[in-house]
Amino acid sequence: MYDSNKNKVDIFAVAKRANVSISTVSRSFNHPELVNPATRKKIDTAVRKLGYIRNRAAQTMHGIRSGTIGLVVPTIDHAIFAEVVQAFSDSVDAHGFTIMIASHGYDLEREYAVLRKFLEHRVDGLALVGEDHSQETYELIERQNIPAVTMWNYSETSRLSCIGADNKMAGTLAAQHLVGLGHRDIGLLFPPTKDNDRARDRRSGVQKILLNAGININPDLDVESTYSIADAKSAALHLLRSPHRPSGILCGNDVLAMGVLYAARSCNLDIPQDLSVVGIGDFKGSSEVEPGLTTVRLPAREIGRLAGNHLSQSITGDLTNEQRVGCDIALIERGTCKPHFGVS
Amino acid sequence: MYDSNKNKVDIFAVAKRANVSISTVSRSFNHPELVNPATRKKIDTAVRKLGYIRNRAAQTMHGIRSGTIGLVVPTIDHAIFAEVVQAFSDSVDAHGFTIMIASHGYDLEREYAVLRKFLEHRVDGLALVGEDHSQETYELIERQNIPAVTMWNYSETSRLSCIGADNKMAGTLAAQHLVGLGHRDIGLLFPPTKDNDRARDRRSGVQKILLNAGININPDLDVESTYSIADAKSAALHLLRSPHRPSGILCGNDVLAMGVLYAARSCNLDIPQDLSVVGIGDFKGSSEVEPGLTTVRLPAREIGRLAGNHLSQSITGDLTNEQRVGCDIALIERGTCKPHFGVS
DNA sequence: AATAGTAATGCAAATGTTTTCATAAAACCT
DNA sequence: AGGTTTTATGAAAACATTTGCATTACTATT
Repeated sequence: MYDSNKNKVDIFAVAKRANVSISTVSRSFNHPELVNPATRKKIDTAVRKLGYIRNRAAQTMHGIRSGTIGLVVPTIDHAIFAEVVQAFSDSVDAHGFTIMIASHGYDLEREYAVLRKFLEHRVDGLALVGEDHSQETYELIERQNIPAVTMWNYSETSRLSCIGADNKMAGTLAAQHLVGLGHRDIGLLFPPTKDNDRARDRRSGVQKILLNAGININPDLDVESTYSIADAKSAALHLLRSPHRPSGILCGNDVLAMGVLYAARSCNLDIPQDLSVVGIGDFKGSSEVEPGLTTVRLPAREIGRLAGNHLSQSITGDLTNEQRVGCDIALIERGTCKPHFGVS
Repeated sequence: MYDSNKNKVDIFAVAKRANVSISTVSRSFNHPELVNPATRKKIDTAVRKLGYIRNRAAQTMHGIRSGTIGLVVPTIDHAIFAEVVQAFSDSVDAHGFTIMIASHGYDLEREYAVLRKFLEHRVDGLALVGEDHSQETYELIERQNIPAVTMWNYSETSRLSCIGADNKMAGTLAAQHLVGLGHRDIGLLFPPTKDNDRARDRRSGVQKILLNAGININPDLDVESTYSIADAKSAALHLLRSPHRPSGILCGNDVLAMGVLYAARSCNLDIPQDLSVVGIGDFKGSSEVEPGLTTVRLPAREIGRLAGNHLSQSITGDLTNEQRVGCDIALIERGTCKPHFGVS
């Protein structure tokens, strides 16, 4: 039915059908003002009839931008990143870019490999998460002359442009809140901090505050869990069944905190009566859970959006110098904490 | 420091530095067995020194595959899709493909536009969600000769290869369970069904069962909500405060069900004592929430993985004919339902 | 009516690869 | 030692575009 004719439909086919040269066809796409409206119409008709679709690979070979952006995240299916990815995607979409995405599962070797693949495709820009990357990765990126941003973490000394929040401060705020309420028996539920600067920074913020307050962390109450709610729940169960149950738990992020909430529920502990919980992140659902989760809000959508804009504009040349953008964070008090004046 | 020399580093640069012709360089990448090991070594060294990265755009122009796959989903940041996307990504990654991703926000016009963009990039394959697509979209896809799969929904009459679950059956199972437990005052919480065949099918499965059981749905108890937990909670609140509160609620998916759980909690209703709830999906967290959510399990990861494999193999030619794969679904009884023998 | 200027179009080179074909050098055979 | 096969390499065409330059055909200006 379609005039695909089983033959390749390239710019020649269009030119032939419209009775013009390929130059004219090309021009009518790229500089329509230079071609006669009547001719343009003929070309349009031919394009439609043939179902012609321009070949970006051929364009890219002329130094024309590929129109793609490479995005690498640790994982896609964690609440943590899905939101950033969505916002980032919406933002670069609006600038006409197409995203290439990949996840590395917290393996920095894979991250390097993925970045190389992106570069083979001649992406116009690169976005990664956090500051923990291999030396090779940094060198690879710096050697290309395309813009790159990191998302999620803000640091004054970042090696690349960064758009994110101060994760150490997030940890600080969370800990300050709990300590300020009088808690001294505090449990910690954090993810592995290897190759994860965000988690490491949060933890260090927490530790600073606890140290200052003269609280030392009981190793039994310092447990680790991956960013999975199932894992977090079982780790929390361990914590709650400990002979010396803490009065409050600080969590590396909201998913972990949800695990604690569910674990408490299954132990018939009332929150916040029997246990206070603080998360970090303020993910979707954190305000809806009952009681609402007290957490430190990190503006995921804003970070994704700003990063997307920054990168797009760096590519199109509307923005030349790199940047470090720190997004505001704040403790959101909801219902999972209460003052504690028990024995110390 | 690097010998980038400010000049473009292409295959010529490598050839020059290694004192061979570009043919040899190209060959040493594509058919290493045809070039002298010593020469290969020289080339390798040159490549490393120059930081050369092959240009896939140029390769693509020779009819060589671009090595990319286009993936369009309604949204990325819903639990519903994040899991499928992750599994799909892992699966095609293993075959060496790179993913181009975009979301259309349930706007089928945007979907079409996105697909066109993908085709300009000469993706080797296409993956979409569900069967609701514009006529234009179907025609566009069929006109190209690249494989395409749809994920999430299974249907015997799908126009493209599909890998998914029978969503109508999912609705049926959910409704059967609740009806089987004796519930007759049943509330429905579903997303808008326009341009969303999955939701429509589930709903139709539910309706069939209710009709058969002689239960007609009170319009007041039939509410709509987007796939957002906040929305779902407030819609559920409306339902629970209705003068004639239902004894059970059937939800279009687990996110919605979570909203109901939280809403019930905030109304001090005990689940399952005062209210039974059934979800669809069995997302992450559904088994951890307290009480565990009774739901119909749809194997998201399996669907993503199978779809990725199917598409990769269709591209590489290891699989020629299209397929329709239906994944098993099953009702998972957990803690949110109890028998109901109240007045009818 | 001749000239200058402008609008519209085509020709051909260029882009970074891969691959076919040709050639040179080396190894093998008698 | 001459011919034959094998191994290794290079030259050039091909891929689908864009664009600088050249050409043609108008339109406006004197």
